[in-house]
Amino acid sequence: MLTQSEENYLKAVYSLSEEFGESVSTNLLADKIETKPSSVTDMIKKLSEKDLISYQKYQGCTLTAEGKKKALLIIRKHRLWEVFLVEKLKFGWEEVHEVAEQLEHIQSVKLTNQLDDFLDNPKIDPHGDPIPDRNGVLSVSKKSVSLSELEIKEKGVVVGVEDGSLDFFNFLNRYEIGLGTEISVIEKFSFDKSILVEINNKEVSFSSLVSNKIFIQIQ
Amino acid sequence: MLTQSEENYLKAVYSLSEEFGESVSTNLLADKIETKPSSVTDMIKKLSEKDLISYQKYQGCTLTAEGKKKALLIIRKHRLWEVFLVEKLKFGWEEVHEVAEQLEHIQSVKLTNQLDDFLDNPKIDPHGDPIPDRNGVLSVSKKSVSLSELEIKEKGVVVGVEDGSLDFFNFLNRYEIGLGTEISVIEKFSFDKSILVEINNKEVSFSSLVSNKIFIQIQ
DNA sequence: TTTTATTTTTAGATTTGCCTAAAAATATAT
DNA sequence: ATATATTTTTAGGCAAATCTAAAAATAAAA
Repeated sequence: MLTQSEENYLKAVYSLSEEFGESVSTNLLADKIETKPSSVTDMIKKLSEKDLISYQKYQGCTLTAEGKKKALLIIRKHRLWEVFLVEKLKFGWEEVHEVAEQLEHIQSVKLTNQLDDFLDNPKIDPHGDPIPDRNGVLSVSKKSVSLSELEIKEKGVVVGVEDGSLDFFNFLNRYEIGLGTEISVIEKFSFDKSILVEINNKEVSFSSLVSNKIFIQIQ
Repeated sequence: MLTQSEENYLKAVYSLSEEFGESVSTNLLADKIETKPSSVTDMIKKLSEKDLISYQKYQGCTLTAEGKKKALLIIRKHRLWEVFLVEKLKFGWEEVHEVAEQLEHIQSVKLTNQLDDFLDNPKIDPHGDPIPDRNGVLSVSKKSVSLSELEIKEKGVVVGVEDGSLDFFNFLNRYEIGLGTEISVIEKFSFDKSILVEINNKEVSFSSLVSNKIFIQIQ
């Protein structure tokens, strides 16, 4: 069993090597974890003893397959809890991170998987980040963005929506929008933040209320 | 801010002094926490420094008002999470304790109170124990038991039900059972675990399925 | 009321995760 | 290529929470 601190290191190595490529330097990790480089060296040694990280002195570190899986299962918990907080407990998406940082360390496979089911197996979290499955596998690998963040002429496919209400569901149905629907941006109006898009060969204008809730993966 | 360990000590002192009266001995605590008496002495000193426990050498310890409130707020979280696990995530009531032991340490007042609302402000947990309010106050102070645990001729009032389904709600309505309804036990049949009771001057027989879900406080 | 047993505390060690300060390795600049 | 700067590691320490073993206080028994 891993300590919270060990789990945080695995998560940090994972996200830094996603962002900057394979090998993660000691200083970069120290920054991320908000600790001193010497502490990082200590922990890296410990995790490499446990075969979760591979490491050679002065050369930075990488996750092993085992370490990567562990990291992804923690990230899975983090993101599922974020969905729970936003969808069920009415938190704002910008205030969930801190609480999810705590909840991600709860140890119970059953809890995580039941929560997943309870939330209807969401594929992305409230920030548009994909949620790994129960084996720690990311099927959708790229981060998605809300429709409102797309620029003119960009296009992509719908990978999720934020709101779970019946009203919103009906709204989406009316325009025949579902997972996989292609959307391209024709125009953006700054005066009211509305956006003109093409969907299924039709031009439609959406308010920012709507465009903030539709998640897109750019192609 | 308290560490998890400190929180566990407060909780233990609270429940032991409920069970055995005011002053809690070092050995008793050591047993409860599953640690050595010497470790308990150390921690008691620390908590008494923080004015959460009052303590004189060799004389056992008690919670201060502040310590008691802290303990009750932890117990509140524990019991709310138990309700969540049983009602929403379909855990059995006998398997929730371990997970709730972890969840009770999550620090976020907003989380706790939103969870409380999300669960419709339950008054008892799946074991029949009362849930303290957001100020750490127990309005119902006694533990309740399921109807099936009452003996012949015992009587009490309904303080809660376990199942949240509409079906069960309708069933209760049919017999005019609600919070505060008086029930007295006339007969118990061991061959099918059914129970014959008097409610509103009528005799009714319930299966064990039902009697396990109705919580009673004996008078 | 002594003696014996039990409980509780103290003293000193250990582990985990962090720290500072100095040394060693690597990278950058003149 | 040598000097300088940066990064990383080592060495030694500290606080939290635990432990064992021994001492001190309290309780029970002869």
